[in-house]
Amino acid sequence: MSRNCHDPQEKGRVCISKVPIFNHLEPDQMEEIHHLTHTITLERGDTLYRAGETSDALYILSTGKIRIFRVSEAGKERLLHILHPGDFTGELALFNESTHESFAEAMENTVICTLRRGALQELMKQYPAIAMKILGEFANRLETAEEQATRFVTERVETRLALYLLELGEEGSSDREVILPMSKKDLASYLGTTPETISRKLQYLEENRLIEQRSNRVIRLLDRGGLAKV
Amino acid sequence: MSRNCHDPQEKGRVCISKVPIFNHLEPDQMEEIHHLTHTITLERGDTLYRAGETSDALYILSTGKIRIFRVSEAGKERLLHILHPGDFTGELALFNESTHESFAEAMENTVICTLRRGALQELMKQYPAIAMKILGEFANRLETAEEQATRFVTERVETRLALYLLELGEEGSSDREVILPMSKKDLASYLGTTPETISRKLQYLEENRLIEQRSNRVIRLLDRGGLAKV
DNA sequence: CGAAATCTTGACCGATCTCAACTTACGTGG
DNA sequence: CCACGTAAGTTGAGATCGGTCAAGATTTCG
Repeated sequence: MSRNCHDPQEKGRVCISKVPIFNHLEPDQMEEIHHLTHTITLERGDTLYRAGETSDALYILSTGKIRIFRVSEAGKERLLHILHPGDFTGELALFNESTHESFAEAMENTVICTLRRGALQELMKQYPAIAMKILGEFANRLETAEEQATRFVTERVETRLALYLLELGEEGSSDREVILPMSKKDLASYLGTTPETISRKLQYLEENRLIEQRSNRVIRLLDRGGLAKV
Repeated sequence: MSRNCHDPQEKGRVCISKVPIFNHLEPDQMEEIHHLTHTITLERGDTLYRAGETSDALYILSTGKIRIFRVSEAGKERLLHILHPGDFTGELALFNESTHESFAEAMENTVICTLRRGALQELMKQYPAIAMKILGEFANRLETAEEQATRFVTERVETRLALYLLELGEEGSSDREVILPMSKKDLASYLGTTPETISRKLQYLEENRLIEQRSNRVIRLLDRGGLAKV
């Protein structure tokens, strides 16, 4: 556990205030919500939930990173997304009355706030804006999932990789250097390919002067226009 | 327009009562909602919305079928899903404040009820159960989208096709005969492949005594166990 | 610092896409 | 209601992207 904070409750309070779905509320309302949550801490490699389990809680990430992935009928993994502080998960099992279809695993030491179904429903009744925020978040995820699915079957790995790098580059990092937020193995899984192919395609992009691999996790985008056309 | 009903308003009323997100309401509440809607009719081939357009309405399908599809960066189409009476769409542009990313096109003559953003928000405030229903629906779609994306990159076309047929077969159709709800061209697009490959894979499944193609749109499942193992 | 995981590079193979020609199905209008 | 034309579906041959297996290099983390 972090040296900066011995009290998970404290982390929890920080957590709520950072979550987009709650950040429009007044401080005293946040405090009220905070009292409804429980705090969980996980260590690197721990599992938060696994496919097939039932659940009735929304998990809000306060510190750390969580890998959300699926396992196909054939036993292959696919990384769906990585949660960062302020993100939430568990919503599927929460709203559609069924079991988890994916796995959630801590990538590092992690603090999580949980909010039980009943409590969340009460909150949504009391503050309709919360429901709207969650709907907005769902809409974004749905949008992303459908776009990804479409890219998987319409674009080549090269293109998917280039688009991914461009999207990474959009968020800040003024110097057109992007930092991969995950291992290349995970990146391969996320982009629906293999580490070998990622390695080769990055090399290909580099040979074509579109990028420069500065280190394992750092890539400089040399030609955004060119990347967009790959 | 159908001979059975000259009045689109009438269609609209029918529509509301069939929509899962409203069907827990009392008749007089439905009447109230009905007054908030406008009715649109489309002919086969007409476009309801296209990618890039903004929108502030939820569209609820009363009669007909609507094809929802995306177009990739490279210009290839992918069919996301087909709306049937009672289904709704338009939610992405509605909840995330951005533009449509997909296209909606009537596959036959179609009647649609629209509900404007403001009206929907009022309804959700007044009847929190509506928000919960929409959340449940979103959760299901997200679930489906993520599963599809995963299958695209982890399963072969053969397997995706077999799983699709099995899922079709689950819903009723006692006689283990399934009726394809779309053309094979659309099916190919939906499953992320080409018509040629669909044709060949169906043939392959037939040669292996797993299915029997009775007509263009009708397939008999001969061996569900076998299909599941493809 | 060392073991284990990640990453890279090479060679090979196979699933599926593409292009092309032909056949079949269907909806549109006479 | 039928005929016609366009769209959908089928079949074949060829090309290729990217997955698999294997071995070696490098990084990461305890």
